[in-house]
Amino acid sequence: MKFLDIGEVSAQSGFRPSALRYYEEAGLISSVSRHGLRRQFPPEVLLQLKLIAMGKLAGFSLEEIAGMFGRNGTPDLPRAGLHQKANEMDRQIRELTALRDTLRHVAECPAPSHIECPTFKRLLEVAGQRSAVRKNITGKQR
Amino acid sequence: MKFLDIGEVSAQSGFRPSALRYYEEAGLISSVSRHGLRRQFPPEVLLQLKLIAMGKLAGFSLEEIAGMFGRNGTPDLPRAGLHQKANEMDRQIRELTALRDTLRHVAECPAPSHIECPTFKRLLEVAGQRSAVRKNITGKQR
DNA sequence: CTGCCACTTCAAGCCGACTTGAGGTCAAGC
DNA sequence: GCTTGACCTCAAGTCGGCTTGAAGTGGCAG
Repeated sequence: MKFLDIGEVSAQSGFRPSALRYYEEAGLISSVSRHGLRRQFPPEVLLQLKLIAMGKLAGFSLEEIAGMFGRNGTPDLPRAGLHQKANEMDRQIRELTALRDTLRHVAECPAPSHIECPTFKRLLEVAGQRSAVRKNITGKQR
Repeated sequence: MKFLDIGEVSAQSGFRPSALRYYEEAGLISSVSRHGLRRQFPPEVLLQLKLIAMGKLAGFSLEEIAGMFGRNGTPDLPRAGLHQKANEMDRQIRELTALRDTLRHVAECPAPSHIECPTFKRLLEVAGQRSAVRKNITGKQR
């Protein structure tokens, strides 16, 4: 079996060795053995790292990512938990879309005051939903 | 004119006073005057804060958010810059969608090995695009 | 006039996510 | 057998984004 040195994993994943060690420490990935001192990573780690990269891009903390895909790379969470995460992401996608549309809008709209503009108001609605949700999230903000 | 004390802004926006001071310091919002020592915020600040909240949720740094919507609340960037941001967000939305679908998939898929599964492969494609992009972002990671 | 209490400033602290640096190990090639 | 270079550990540092705490101020209700 060909295992990977940290350097190869780094080269193929784009994460720095220091980050990979940090992730291992944090339990997001794991090396299977040592060759001398050197960690030996199984090839699957590359897949895991792709998932981690996506999770990060999606704005999840390492802890949350670890919660989604256990150290085995595929999730060990109860289905309900995964569905809940997915639902949260739906909300986030809607928000992101609204913000994107808002950016496009203000880039184009020649209206003197955006506050009058229907597109801007649509944004406000979405933001409004958000502030309701925010209450739930507040504990996290603390 | 009724201006708002920081406490009212806090209550209505969900941001803590300390965060609001921090944002003012950072140039994201601004108070118009003082009543004694107390900052007086114009009501528009609530709109700005909604935009800030969305931007944060979208994973932008405060600096980036400040770049999108100048301290006046509506953007003062060149149109091209806004469009570019919007395009970046498109990419991010696609990724987020892929991750969400992946979560839903693994929650349902009874396949013994996900690596065999077409849905999982679709994810890998998106992640693949990502790693190309990652090169550009790498400077930031440094 | 006196509290009170919501505000103020400023410095320091904290958390997440890494990076950096010093000093050490060790398998492989010459 | 020796060197080399990629790895190792561990502690400390960095950066963004706030929070916390101490000490002070000042408008307004009683």
